[in-house]
Amino acid sequence: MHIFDSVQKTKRKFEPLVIGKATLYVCGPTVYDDAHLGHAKSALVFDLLTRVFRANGYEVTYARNITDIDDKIIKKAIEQKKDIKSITDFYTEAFHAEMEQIGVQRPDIEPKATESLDAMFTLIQKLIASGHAYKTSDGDVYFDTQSDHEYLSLSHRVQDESQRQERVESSEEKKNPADFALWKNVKDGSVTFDSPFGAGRPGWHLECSAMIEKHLAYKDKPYAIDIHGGGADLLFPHHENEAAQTRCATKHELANYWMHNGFVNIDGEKMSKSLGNSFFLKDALREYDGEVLRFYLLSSHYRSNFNFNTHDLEASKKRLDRLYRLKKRLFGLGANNEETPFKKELLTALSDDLNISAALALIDEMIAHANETLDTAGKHKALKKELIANLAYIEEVLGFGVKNPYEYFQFGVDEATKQKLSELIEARNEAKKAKDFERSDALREEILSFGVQLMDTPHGTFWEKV
RNA sequence: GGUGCCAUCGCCAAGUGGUAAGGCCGCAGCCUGCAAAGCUGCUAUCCCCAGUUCAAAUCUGGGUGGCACCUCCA
Repeated sequence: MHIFDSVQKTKRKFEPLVIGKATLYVCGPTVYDDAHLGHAKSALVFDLLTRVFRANGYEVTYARNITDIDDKIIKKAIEQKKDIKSITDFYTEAFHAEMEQIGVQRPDIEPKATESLDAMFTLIQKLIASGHAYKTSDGDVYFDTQSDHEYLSLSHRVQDESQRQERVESSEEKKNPADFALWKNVKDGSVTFDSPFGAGRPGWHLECSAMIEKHLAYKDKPYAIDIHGGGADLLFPHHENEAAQTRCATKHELANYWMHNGFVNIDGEKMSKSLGNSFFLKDALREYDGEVLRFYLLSSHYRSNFNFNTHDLEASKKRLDRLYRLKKRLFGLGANNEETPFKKELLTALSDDLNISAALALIDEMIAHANETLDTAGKHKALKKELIANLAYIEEVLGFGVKNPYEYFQFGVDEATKQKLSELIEARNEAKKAKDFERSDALREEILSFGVQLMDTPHGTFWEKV
């Protein structure tokens, strides 16, 4: 396995802290709103990563947090006159359901901020005790960035006070503008958590460091975990601050490797909460099969920026269709997991920093070769066994082709329409049998008006949603 | 202003020193009653300029053009 480390800015061979194991932590969603395509992309990328690690024989422990303490959640709760938990439960459930639709497997551990306060307190206390954090007269606790000589080593930034913008709510008592809150005292009585530092709320960066220590960290290694991942925007300040907290509170660095996925833009426009043009996953799922979205969002390299648009999505769907048509040809032929040259090549491609383009090219070539042989060869029992093994492997490692191929091609068609289609097809077949081609072509036109394409095969007439 | 990334066929997109993968679209053919699907064939010298090298899309320098982060954000 080779992965690109976004801190060292180079592709590195993966050397696990413990032989045969890989620990991965990814920053998950703040559950105050529906998941957008960026959340989907990030979840997809790290889902693929864990699958590839497992295919390489690693025992993976994958943790992705749920941020359920946050000012935006509280704001929404107040606006909607609901309690915090009903908001966070609702969006957590929605997130899980949507992730499942795009084939993202659940992480092994999914810690919540509300269930990790003890670990956060421990971390803050360690930081205060070691002189890396200080309290203000308001009761806030800040991390003292100047006390960490390695601060900014992650993002390679240079501190430039004259250009640095102040955050609106920063305290007058901060020693340094870059210092960030570990604990914020809350006096308005809205939503607070009791702590040894008074009632208030934890700073955002804190939870990841705390959760990693609590759930994942090796105690006796130079790094807490193997890999830390997240969206490209998190490198600074979020990950920089996490790294600083862990470095100063414990005797190890946070992660050996850092991976950041690129952004999703919509039709060339940056998607952002402040611009209000978020593209929600749930909206895309109404129009497209979840697996098509999975395929499309994964179809270019994870570090590139991704320009989401329906034109490319349609092209991507056609590519996935080819895989499903091969599945149709082999439908119902049982299982087989023998080793094949294709499987080896596919894993090699993906093990090189998730080279999805090379992997997809291999799949396309495999499909073309399979179709060609199935078209021409008389006996192909051994070939079919091999192809079934290949397809099963694509399902396992990439999560493509997991559905019933007939159902896949019927996405979005209701039962009444299906019934109507089957009647029309029967009528057309009778016309064909009577060599009344004028009528059969007219019926095909009528069928086409349902957005459905017919395919006559030796095994009967099938239809696909266009 | 600071830091960093990118620029490959009409579109999407691999390839980071050895002579341009793959998909979509298009054209031609095979197959088909006709189609669809499938298969076969055809389609780029890699933004510009200079340099290094036997050899560069790949390295260096300089341009030009995009973009990201520095502020909640995946």
